[in-house]
Amino acid sequence: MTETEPATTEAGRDFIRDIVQADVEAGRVATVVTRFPPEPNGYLHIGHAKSICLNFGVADEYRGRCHLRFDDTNPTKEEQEFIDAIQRDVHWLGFDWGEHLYHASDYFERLYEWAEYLIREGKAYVDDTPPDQMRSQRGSLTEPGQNSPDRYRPVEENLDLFRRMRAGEFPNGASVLRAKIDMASPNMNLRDPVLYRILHAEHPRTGTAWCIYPTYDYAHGQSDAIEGVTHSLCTLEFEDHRPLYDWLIANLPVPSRPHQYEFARLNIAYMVMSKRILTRLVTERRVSGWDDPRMPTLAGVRRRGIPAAALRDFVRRSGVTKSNSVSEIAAFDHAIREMLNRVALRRMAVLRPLKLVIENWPEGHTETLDAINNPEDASAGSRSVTFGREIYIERDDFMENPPKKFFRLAPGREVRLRYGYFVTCREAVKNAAGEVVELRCTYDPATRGGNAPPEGRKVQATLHWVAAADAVTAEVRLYNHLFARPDPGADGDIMADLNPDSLEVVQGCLLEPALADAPVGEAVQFERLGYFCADPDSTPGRPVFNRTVGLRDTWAKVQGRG
RNA sequence: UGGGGCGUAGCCAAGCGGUAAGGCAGCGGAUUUUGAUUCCGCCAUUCGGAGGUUCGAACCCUCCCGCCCCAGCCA
Repeated sequence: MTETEPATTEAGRDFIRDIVQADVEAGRVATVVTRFPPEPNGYLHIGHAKSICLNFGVADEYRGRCHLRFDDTNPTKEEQEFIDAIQRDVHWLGFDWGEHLYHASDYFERLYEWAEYLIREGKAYVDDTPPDQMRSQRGSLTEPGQNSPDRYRPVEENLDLFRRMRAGEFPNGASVLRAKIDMASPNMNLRDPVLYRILHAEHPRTGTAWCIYPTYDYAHGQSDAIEGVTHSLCTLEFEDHRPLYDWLIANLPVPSRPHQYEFARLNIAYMVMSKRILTRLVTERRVSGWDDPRMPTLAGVRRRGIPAAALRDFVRRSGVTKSNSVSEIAAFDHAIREMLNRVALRRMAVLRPLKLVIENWPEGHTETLDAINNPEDASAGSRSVTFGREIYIERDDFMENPPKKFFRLAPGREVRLRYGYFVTCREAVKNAAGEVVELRCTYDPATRGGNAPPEGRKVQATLHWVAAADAVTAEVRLYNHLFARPDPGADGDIMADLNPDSLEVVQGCLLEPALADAPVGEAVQFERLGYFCADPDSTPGRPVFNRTVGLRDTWAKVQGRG
């Protein structure tokens, strides 16, 4: 499918854009520069899509640029696999950083020099207080902290110690470099925050060149300044860090003055978006991988057949504010259906086949009929489908004793086989167990193509179907979004509270031949069944399809009411 | 009970002193060879609450209430 509009035309207005606009109009910034700064410790998920759309979107709209920067300051959690996956996923979402791919680790040397600068300025010191003691010295939310004895260490000694930290003379945890700010600050982040810690770990990019690593707080703002970032957009939980961000920028000889602005994260009701839990799902093999179609990861969403444009549209409609909010899954599903309805080709498929034999159809005879590819898009054209004596319809589309509001096939009732003929059910054949295994029907030759006969006879339902003559057998996987129960169990184990029915595998589905080699990941509509896409697990002659999203189902609603 | 934020319909969200946009959901109805789509209509006398200022307040002031974040050598 093609995306009809570039990402840049999909923006709305929000307070971030108002700030940027004002800065541009007042001449405070010449070129708008933003950055998307993921830590490569997992795959990107729907929540990240908001930050990506915001950062790249704002940069595009103001003809500036957006950098992709890996915030790789903690080698104990980061992996090359994630670095590669993140780039793939940002591209898939429709954004491009051009030449501007950076890593916080690119700046380790400069950050180190600036740390020495702070020491020489008397604004940072090496502290070898044990972690638990440092914690108690930090005070509490209501009590001020205590100065560490090391706070008064002379500059030369700090410099010597810091250099020896870098040289690898000390084990993990032996000491840290702290900013000398204010242990009595009501803002915990200003109580002499840690700038560097000792981590004897191999870094995906710098290998073993370093054994001390900057913390997020120390690395982030300075990386922004190095890259000339003008608007550093992050989530609400960093609001408290802004004074520290500003303190470092003000006290270091950095080349530019970036500003941090915060917005609320994107949440979807009951959707599991915690990186910790997603990581567990993968490592404990509760899902097939980071790209399992149930996962809220961009890789999972993509494999599910959800178009990037639909995700972008959902994010745009959700808005950008500072208030914590939780969107409903229905809003996401709506954006997906709206997009797919416009572009997805229609195909016929039967998930749970029920044989239908047309008794007055000549034995061995078949006909080729014309079926429209997409009623929403005439340019999609049409295709040929085969019609014959033996047809398969959806088992759910027949009821021996239909309730009041059931419009589909029943004994003695006439329905339309879409693009085929009107058929009337004459008899339901049962097996020994009393199950309906075959329907004996008759057709009306005057209804070819599914058109009403000359006298204008109406039918209550139109069914999808597949001809026995050329049906392709397939496996169809019905995925649901993975979500957590609204009422978590008392044991507090989130894993036990995930919906267990998020995947149902249906074997023996029948598809029209045009679906035999459908492109992987591109959603098509199986008429009333919803949108589906071929999975990478497909093999020649044995397609595997994932359900992307179902259609709105008013019949299910009627049934729900009894 | 220290500090930082946020409260507009079931959900998301405009609004920035002149009398409550829009989307999702829901509910009616029309069209329909997908019970889909599309279309049309309905859906906040009121903006967390109470006072105050003003001719006029969701917007300004005061107090109160509720929710979120912060005590990692995570980000």
